[in-house]
Amino acid sequence: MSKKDSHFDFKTIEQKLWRFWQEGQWFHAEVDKKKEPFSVIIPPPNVTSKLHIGHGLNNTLQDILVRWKRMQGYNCMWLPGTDHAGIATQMVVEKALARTGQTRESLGRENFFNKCVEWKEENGSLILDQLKRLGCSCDWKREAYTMDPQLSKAVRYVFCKLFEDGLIYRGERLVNWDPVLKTAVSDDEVDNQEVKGHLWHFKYQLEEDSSQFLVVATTRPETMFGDTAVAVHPDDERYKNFIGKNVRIPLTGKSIQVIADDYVKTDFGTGCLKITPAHDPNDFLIGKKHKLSFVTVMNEDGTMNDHCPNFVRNLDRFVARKEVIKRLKEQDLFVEAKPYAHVVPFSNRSKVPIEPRPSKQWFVRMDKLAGPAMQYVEKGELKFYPDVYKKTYFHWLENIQDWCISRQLWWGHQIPIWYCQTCQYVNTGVEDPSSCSSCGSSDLKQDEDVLDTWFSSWLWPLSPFGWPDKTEDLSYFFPSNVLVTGSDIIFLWVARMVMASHYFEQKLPFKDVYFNSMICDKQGRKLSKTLGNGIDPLEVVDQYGADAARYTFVSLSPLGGRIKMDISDFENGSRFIHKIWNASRFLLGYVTEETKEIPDFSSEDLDIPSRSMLYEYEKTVARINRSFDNYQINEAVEALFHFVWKSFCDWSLEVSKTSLKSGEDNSQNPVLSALFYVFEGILRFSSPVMPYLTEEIWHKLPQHPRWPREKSLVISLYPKADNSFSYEKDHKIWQSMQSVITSIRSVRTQAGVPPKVKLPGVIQCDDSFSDKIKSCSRWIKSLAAVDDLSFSEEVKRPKDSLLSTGNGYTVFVPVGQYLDFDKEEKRLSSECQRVQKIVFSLEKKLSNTNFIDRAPQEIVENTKDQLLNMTKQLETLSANLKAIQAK
RNA sequence: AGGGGCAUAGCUCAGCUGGUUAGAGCGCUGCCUUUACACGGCAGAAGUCCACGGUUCGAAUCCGUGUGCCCCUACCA
Repeated sequence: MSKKDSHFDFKTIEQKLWRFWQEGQWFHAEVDKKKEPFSVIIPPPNVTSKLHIGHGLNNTLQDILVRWKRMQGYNCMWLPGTDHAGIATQMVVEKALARTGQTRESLGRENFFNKCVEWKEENGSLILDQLKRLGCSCDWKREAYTMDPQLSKAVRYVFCKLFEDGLIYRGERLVNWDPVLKTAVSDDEVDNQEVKGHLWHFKYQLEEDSSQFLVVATTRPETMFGDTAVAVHPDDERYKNFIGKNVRIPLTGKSIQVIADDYVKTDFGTGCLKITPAHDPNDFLIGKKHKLSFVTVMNEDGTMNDHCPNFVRNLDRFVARKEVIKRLKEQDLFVEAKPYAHVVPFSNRSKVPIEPRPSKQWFVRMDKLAGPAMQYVEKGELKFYPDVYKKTYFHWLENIQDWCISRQLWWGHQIPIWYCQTCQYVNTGVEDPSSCSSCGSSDLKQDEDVLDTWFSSWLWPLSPFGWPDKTEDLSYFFPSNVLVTGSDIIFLWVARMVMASHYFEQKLPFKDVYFNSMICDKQGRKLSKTLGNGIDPLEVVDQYGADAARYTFVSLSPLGGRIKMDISDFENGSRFIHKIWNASRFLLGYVTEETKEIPDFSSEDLDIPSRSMLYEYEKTVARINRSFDNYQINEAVEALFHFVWKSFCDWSLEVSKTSLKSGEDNSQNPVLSALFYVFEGILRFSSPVMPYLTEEIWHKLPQHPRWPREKSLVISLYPKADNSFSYEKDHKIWQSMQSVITSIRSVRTQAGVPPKVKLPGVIQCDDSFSDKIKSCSRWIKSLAAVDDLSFSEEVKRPKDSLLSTGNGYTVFVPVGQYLDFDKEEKRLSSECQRVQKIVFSLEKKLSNTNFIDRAPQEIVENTKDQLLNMTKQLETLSANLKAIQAK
């Protein structure tokens, strides 16, 4: 064994083991009715995306759950795949085209679409390949894609079905219109920027009496030609008399009504709001509500159109604004202009302000779909982890709006609607129709728009299994067991999947939903490109290894919430990997290369520390499984860490040094057998979190009769707690001994005794305690550097000694030359104070008759015991303090 | 504005159905290169559990109120 081997060489091992796993095909699952399935569908990343830290966390969590279940014997299938990501992909391809001076318009729709297909074929698997580097045990043979023929078929089927069922309709809605590109852009392509403008106040005169008027406040005076009402709050005393009357639009004199709506804030502006339904999203809603007419006053390029008076017609909207203000001033209709900063939507492509514009869009009626989706959660059939997200889910579903599913893009599933050019009939079909089903004309024109990407995503739990066909895969793997995703897409995705699965299959798409945390930087800011605070997970894997990355992700991942992290946090993972690796080197040093098998241990051969270890091991196994069951993954990992490092390495391995003989074959020693048994258990329960490290070590271990042997650790039995080691009594004894050891060490350290110097120890305690100590003396001597242990019944301080009190004992260490009376006096007096405080509070508690009467008997007894114990300690401490002060 | 959440050691957080001498990791201090590991070991220091009220024999834990942060949704003419 050399120092060189103390580093786990993850780079070569990761490559080697990944190949090994692929060759073994252990991540692939076929329908097997004899085995219980456990299926997970990946939240499909965009084809355009590169693996970011959020993906890293999300997929590590899924992989851990899948690997854990796989080792429990489930037939696990984790379905990987990607999303065609309408806008993102279209933008990437357009950008690439721009470099060669082309545009999508110059290519034409069909060629552009093919360019997108090409781009996906070349680049679309990047992110999935990156997941492999993290060690994700997806069923890679089943990779799916939302634009695959079968999945596209599902999309069409769903559209047609919902259309036939009357749940899809066409309606008017405002889109984000880019007047430069003359196209609608999606919400994602809009940047909201704050602009310093003005709030313009001007008069709308009453039709019946021009001496009376309302003053409206607006940031966009040029849209006034599209006004179809002025709104005030119904309770606003100032304007009550105006409600129902008509006012005139300035400069044109067109008459519009004054309406009442509680949307209007009385304390903002003047309390009078001009309503321009065709140019403002809120006005649009008010317009719909009050059945106002919609007047579009601009052309597609943002110039004023024929609905406007001559003096602004064909002027650009911002030039028109100046002209309007000028004329208002001239006609004495202008009141004032207050400086006002407000948020304006800008197109992130052309960088000009968006002009809302009414247009025909397709919608899904959501009210009927929402009810059942809520019921599943209400009844507890669908569980959210953490539970709080129920509130968010309900809040959205209770206030659900219809879903606009059409997008003005070229990349995506084109809407399967064909308008008959002859009779105007609206045709639909899973297959492209060749003729109008109403008049038989072949002059059909397909709707230009494509479907929202989420319209294929909401079918993701179904479509990769061949749905709507009734396939074997579908009936076996659907519904999946758990969805792991971010809480930001609870509406966009989670709720909609529930709706689709219920509507089409009357089933839930998954049983549990686990919302993973959001990763932020140390200041709590979202990681983003613009802030430059991103962490590249692949860089982390390169630097620290996949296991360290995985361990760190989940150790920091509470249920929900946020994780504040930076790259240095991965050092923790790296250190833990290193620790386990070295523990394996230690253990393997006690057997020879030829040791293929290690004999079993029997209960009566086990010493107290071994029994305590087995007991704690089993408790840990129980805790890990319980935590995984509840998706408390960081708790499972914490339990694992604590047992491995603090119990196993710091105590069990240290203790074993007194029983094992270095440089020899110890395979017949039951202590070693128990250690190997537990260590293999550690590898097994750590395998889902750190698959590479554990697999690598596992192959080196001699076989233990208590563990069945498989070809790979990834398909080996996961430990379960079955009360094989009910050594609670021994464990309690050993805990007391650990406490004695710590007390001695503490005393020695405070006296400054060098670790190599052995000193005797005198322990004052009762007989039963001294029996325990005698049975453990060899370990106490070794771990606390004690050369001789003796016992005394009385509280008498051996010469030149320091003491420490504990539960049921006092240890004296004669430190001789190292004794420093001043230091010791200080230490004892502060100890006295500490214990005194506890004694006081316990006495106070017990002198309260209410406490004695009302608190449970057990608590009272406990408190009494505590008091007794602490009083004893206090006596010892103060007696010794006095003695030292007398000197 | 509406909805949700958080406030515990210098930092990140545990503390689940009230009873612990309030914990962990990182960081910090001291000692130690003892052949698994210095990416280590041992021993330490460090907390008016945000504030104020209430319920209770007993509150970090339950209930009000206030303060301060954060997230989501919608954005105000």
